[in-house]
Amino acid sequence: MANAFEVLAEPRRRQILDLLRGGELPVGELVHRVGLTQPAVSKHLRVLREAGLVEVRQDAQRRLYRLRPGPLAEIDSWLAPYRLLWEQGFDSLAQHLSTMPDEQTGAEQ
Amino acid sequence: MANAFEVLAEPRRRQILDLLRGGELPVGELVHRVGLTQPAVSKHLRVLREAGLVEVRQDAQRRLYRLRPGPLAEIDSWLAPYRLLWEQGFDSLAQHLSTMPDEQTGAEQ
DNA sequence: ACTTTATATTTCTAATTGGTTATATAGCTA
DNA sequence: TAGCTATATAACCAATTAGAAATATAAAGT
Repeated sequence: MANAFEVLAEPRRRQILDLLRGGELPVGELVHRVGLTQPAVSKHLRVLREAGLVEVRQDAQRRLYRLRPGPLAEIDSWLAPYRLLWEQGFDSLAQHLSTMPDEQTGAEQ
Repeated sequence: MANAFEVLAEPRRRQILDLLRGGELPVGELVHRVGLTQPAVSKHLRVLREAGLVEVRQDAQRRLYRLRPGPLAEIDSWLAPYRLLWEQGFDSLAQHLSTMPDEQTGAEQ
């Protein structure tokens, strides 16, 4: 339903993913670390789950959430052509230089 | 006001940036290509401008918009630690293998 | 069975947002 | 100056959303 871009627009969801980079965590622990109410965290987890960014595993009453970085590749690949630009120091001013004869390829800033 | 993540959550704004990768364009041209009304496009352009993702230049009555990829670096750097994960074929199942002795480093899928 | 623990879901609300229509602004042209 | 062109802004609306509080579910412990 939601793609990775929309999901990551929410800072708390990025925070949750960051926390899960360290390994799987139960909901309660996430609640404690992000400082939201439990329902709020569960809601974010559902969004993350539906986007395929996390996975759950049950352990008694607890649910252990685990990171699934796969869908982030979509963002990465959208970003790819832009990465070239800023890596070359390409930004605003530099852009119209590309249409010039070509003497020095030196980056401006 | 808005960071790059929030700005990119909107597909039309990503589309506008994609169009500007080909060089600067006047608003009218963007309106034509994205198929929204002019005010809608101007609104998106304002958001992009305020996020530092585009820049305007005036040419008579027209405003030429130009890409400024710089702020996308924020996203790229947030993404960096995750990129390692999926590039290694790391996803869900593979994650708990990291805590194992270490024999074969072969990717699963 | 009852209680506690852990989590999900429901309901509600306030705020935000993408879009439209209408209007303003400003440069150009006749 | 009047009118046209290009764009921005304002006013408004419907839909979405993050969060809180309340409730449901379910597994464990007693």
